[in-house]
Amino acid sequence: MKGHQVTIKDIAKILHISPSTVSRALKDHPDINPQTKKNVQELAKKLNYKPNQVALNLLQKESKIIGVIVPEFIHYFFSTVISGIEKIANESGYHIIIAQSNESYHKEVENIQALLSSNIDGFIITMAKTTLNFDHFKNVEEIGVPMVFVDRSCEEVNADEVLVDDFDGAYKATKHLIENGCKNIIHLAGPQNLEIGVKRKEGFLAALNESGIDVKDFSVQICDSHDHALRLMPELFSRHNNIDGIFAVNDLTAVGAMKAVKMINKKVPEDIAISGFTNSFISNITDPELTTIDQKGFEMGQHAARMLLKRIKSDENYGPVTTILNTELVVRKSSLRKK
Amino acid sequence: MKGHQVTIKDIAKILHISPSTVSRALKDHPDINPQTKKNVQELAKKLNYKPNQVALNLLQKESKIIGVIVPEFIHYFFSTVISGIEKIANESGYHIIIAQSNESYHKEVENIQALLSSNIDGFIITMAKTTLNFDHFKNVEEIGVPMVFVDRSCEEVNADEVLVDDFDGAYKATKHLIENGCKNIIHLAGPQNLEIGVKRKEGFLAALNESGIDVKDFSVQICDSHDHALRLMPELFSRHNNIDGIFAVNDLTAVGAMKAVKMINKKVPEDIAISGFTNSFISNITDPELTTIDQKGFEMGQHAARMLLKRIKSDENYGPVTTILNTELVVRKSSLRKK
DNA sequence: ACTCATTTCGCAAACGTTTGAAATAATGCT
DNA sequence: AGCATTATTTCAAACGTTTGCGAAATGAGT
Repeated sequence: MKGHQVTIKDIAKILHISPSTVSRALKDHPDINPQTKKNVQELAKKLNYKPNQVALNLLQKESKIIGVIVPEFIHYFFSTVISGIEKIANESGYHIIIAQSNESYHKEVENIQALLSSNIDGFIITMAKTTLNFDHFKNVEEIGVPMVFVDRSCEEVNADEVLVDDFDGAYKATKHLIENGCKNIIHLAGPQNLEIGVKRKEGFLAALNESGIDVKDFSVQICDSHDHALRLMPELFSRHNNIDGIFAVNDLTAVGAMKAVKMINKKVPEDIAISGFTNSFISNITDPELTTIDQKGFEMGQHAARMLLKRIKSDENYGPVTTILNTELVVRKSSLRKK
Repeated sequence: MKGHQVTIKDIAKILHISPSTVSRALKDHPDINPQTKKNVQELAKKLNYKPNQVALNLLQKESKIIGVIVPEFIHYFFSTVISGIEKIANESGYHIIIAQSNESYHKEVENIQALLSSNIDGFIITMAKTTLNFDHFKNVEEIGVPMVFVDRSCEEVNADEVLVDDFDGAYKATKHLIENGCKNIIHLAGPQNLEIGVKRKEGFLAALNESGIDVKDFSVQICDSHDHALRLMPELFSRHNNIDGIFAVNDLTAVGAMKAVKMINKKVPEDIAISGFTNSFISNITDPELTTIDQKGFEMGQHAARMLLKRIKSDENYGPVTTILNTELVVRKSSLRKK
């Protein structure tokens, strides 16, 4: 049922000239008679001619489309990353095609294959958690399509990366809790097979050590979801009633912990101060509002897009670049005690 | 710097046969000698041949890509819509290319133009709030590219639509508050130039009328953001201290109202019961958790994708279809009183 | 041996665009 | 008038794939 976008051939036929003349006239080629140029350009405007990107793509091997593969864009963090990518991409006339892996290795492979055959100009990828084999990325590398990894590093592949300084973020959050008088802080940590889980834990421990606070056997709890925190914390509080600070690996877990604190009738931040990590949307919603570490999703996206575009436009083959962005401590009420 | 995806020509050259034979061999055409078929298919697999979608697109005017234009995909609701679209699209071998309008008419027009020249197979669109001229949509209609509008209706254009029953949703939420003993409910309403603003207000009023509760001059307040609620409510409470229920046009506004209630030391839901609208992510986060109306974003996306695919595949030109999905009342603690 | 049918394959055009090279037309110069 | 320039336009190939049609080769039937 599709109609018909106006083509160069249409214009050529109407003006009784050849397609090549029309093509050149449209791009102001000096070889073309000014009068012909005028005719062509006017008619093109009148008919609302738009060059067919697909034909251009086939000819020039350039689609002006970049493929973005993320685990799940429902997560606020990934939405912000994608927003950042889209902004920069659009500024350079690129569009983005988005696919989710749902953290599944197989879906990730499928997506890569499908987008490759659509002549994508490049990829921006956050790997799925379950990805342990990297052949699909190596394949992309061989074909020569540029790639940038975001948030999760892939050391097996020679590609650009944009990461965030997890260690330092965790360090800053913990330090902040200490400065607000916390002496007995626990860390709700992410899974230790993921880099972010490890790095954030290490930042936490480093801050404790630096302040001479000794680490107890229960100082680090593996717990990285809202519900898990709701289950874990009451029991933890009953065993250790002098906990006065919580640093959670992400905002959602912090929210769960906050609810648990209220359940035992203690006050945030007076009795127990809390910090999350991400600075997601919900940190403004909680009561009290949540202190957290801004993970700079939007900036990460922007950076990734810039790196990719640079790579796409360059024909020199410089080595892979890794950018590490700084996090920022965002202080809100959940950690602020009058001193 | 791009390398080279394997093409039909490559295979043809290696086997010393013509591209057309390769093409036919790959699709099991009866004209081809079984032995040749076998050779071709084996080599194709070995070289990891994938048909070039761009060439197919140019030839068949089918890109297997659908364009999605939403105001801002950072919003949870739109993320869920997009997720629903992606799921159905992928199942049929389609991919989605996403653009945001940021609620700007001009960006919307730009996006439509750009995606049109990429030979998109169809559009799924949520209009920007600022869109008052519909020529860009009419242009799409003329060219014959199918379109489905989601959440916000566009009456000026003959296109399929997926909407949600805002009136009924608002009615159900209000009714629920009444059943929980609220006698003096106010509605924080959306802007009255938007259909959802009007419909939800009307649903609210209908429920009051049906229960014989009289509507006061302050029963409806135009207020549709978290911050606005935080500013408005304290003042409203000081003038009317017997308010015992709040129905907000969206979850975020409900959260603002909830905070305000706490500020005047009243309890949710005992003193004031609250319902939002959307069932966004945050409704599980608030304390107490927020009763709300599920707006079925994921289902809307799925429906929209199915309608679009049907339209794309059909060559019969049936009239525009409007699907109205039912909302669902999700009861949580913010409205539940022991009876 | 000749015709006819069958099997198997290649040619060429098409999708819309760009671009080097060739062709044509128009002008200037002697 | 003849030739060389210059200005303007067209041709043809290319990108990767599909597909109608024709061609070549084989085999069977007479």
